[in-house]
Amino acid sequence: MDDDSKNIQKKITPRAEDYSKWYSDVIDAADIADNSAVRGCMIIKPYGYALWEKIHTIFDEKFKKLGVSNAYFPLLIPQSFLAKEAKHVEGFAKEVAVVTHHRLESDGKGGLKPAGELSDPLIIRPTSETIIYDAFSRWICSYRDLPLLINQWANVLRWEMRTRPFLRTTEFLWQEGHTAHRTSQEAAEFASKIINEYKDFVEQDMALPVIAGYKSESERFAGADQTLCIEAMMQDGKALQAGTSHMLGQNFAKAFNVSFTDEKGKPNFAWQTSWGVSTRLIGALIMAHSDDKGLVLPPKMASISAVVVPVGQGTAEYDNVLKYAKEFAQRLESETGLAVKFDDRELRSGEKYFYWEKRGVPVRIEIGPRDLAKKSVVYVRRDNGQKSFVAEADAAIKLKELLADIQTSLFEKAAKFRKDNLRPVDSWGDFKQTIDAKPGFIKAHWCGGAECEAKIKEETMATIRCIPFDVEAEAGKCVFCGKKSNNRVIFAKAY
RNA sequence: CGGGGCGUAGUGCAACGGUAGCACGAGUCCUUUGGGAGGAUUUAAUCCCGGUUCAAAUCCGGGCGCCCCGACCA
Repeated sequence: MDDDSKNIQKKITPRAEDYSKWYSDVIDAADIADNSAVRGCMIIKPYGYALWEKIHTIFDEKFKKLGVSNAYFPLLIPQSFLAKEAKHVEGFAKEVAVVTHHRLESDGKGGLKPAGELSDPLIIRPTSETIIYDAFSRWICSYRDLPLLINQWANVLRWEMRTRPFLRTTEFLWQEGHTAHRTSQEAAEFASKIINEYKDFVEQDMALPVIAGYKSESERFAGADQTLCIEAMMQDGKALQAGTSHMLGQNFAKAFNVSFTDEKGKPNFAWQTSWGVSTRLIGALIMAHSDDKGLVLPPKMASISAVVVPVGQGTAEYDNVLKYAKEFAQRLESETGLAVKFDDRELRSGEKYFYWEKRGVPVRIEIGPRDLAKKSVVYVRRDNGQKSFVAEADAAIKLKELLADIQTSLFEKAAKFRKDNLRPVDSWGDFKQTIDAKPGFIKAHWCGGAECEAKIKEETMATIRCIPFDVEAEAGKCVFCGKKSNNRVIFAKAY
């Protein structure tokens, strides 16, 4: 009984059959997030927020290179704005929070009641197309004002029926980009540039392979002509949409009168795009790489690259070890330009190992009396636990090499997992059996019909995640109805 | 919004309608210290309102909250 309770509290073992429990265990263990008092909202703790800051920094740089400027628009949007684009309102109406009053007064029973009813209710942005394009309509007059490339970092709020930490919280942080262009082609090219940046980030920095492609019509953003997306496979085989870029056509331009005069003096509606990634990426990161011990951070995402743990407490030399380890950490930090943490807390060294493993720090550096004598230190990899002895003189080079290697191996491990769980299927019987029995994605032919798509979803819970950009032309028959199909698409159960 | 489950120290669990207990944590002291250490000692709890009863953590009604599973979704 003692052992059991010990295990329950200390172990954070993933259980494939109970993924969300495992997920929250990892989050708690790593001290990343917490529930808030508000339903479905989440408090992101400092260690978790550092991951968001990383994402923020990397994307700011990418966007800058594309000529995108940051700006900020109001949290509150007039309700009437939402109604202007028919499909958009249909998509978001059922999940917007509405502000109807502007003050509180006593209800005479010791409580408060809303007062000061607004004549025009405001909604809390679920996304900002409407209020941004209202501004665009005033900012854009001539073809010389185009392209207009804007991004905003913001919180948005969607009253979803069901929430999951990081993957779907009521309030979440994201960046939303909004652009206006002269031609359809230019807008389409921009939308695909963005999805490539997203893919690049998730694969290069988060070490997670994704499939980039088009959404089917039913999975498109409300109000878009085309949605491009990247889809990642989590460790339980489920799909997670990690980023989207929408080709909005002239739908919003017409609704909000985003128009310009062209070179010949003729009026035209602008062609627009919108695109975003959110704190969901942190969820993807946690779910993609974590193991029985907790988080595993790819080096490029880690706010602490390495942690120096002094060992040998209680020995005569420990004071020297502390002094040496501290200097070592400082020197390593300045030589590599990486964040190297020195952990001199009064805890047993074993406890510190577990502490930093839970938090996913890529490399642990152990320094004790024996190392002091040998002028070397011990590097321990978080991803596979491998230990290596490193001479003091090589410390900086070896750390950089090790981090690069961890980054690559994490990607390769995830890529192998995805490859092993991406299955071609050619008959409806196989499809149903495979989706039930085996985790992962299915590559199957699809006729392009919304009816087949809907019925497949109804019977199996699987949806079309995307029609990959790099799909090979291949004559085949729709896995559901048997009609002609020219290529395979990706099906999966999704978060 | 439908279906299911659960509310007891900070956390995880126990207690037939009859003295609320265990483990972990936290505090203090001693011994330890190259992978979550040991001993001593201290600390702290029945979600809210009502009912049944000599007696309620336990039974009943209502409320509130949380978790899981669906529908919806980044």
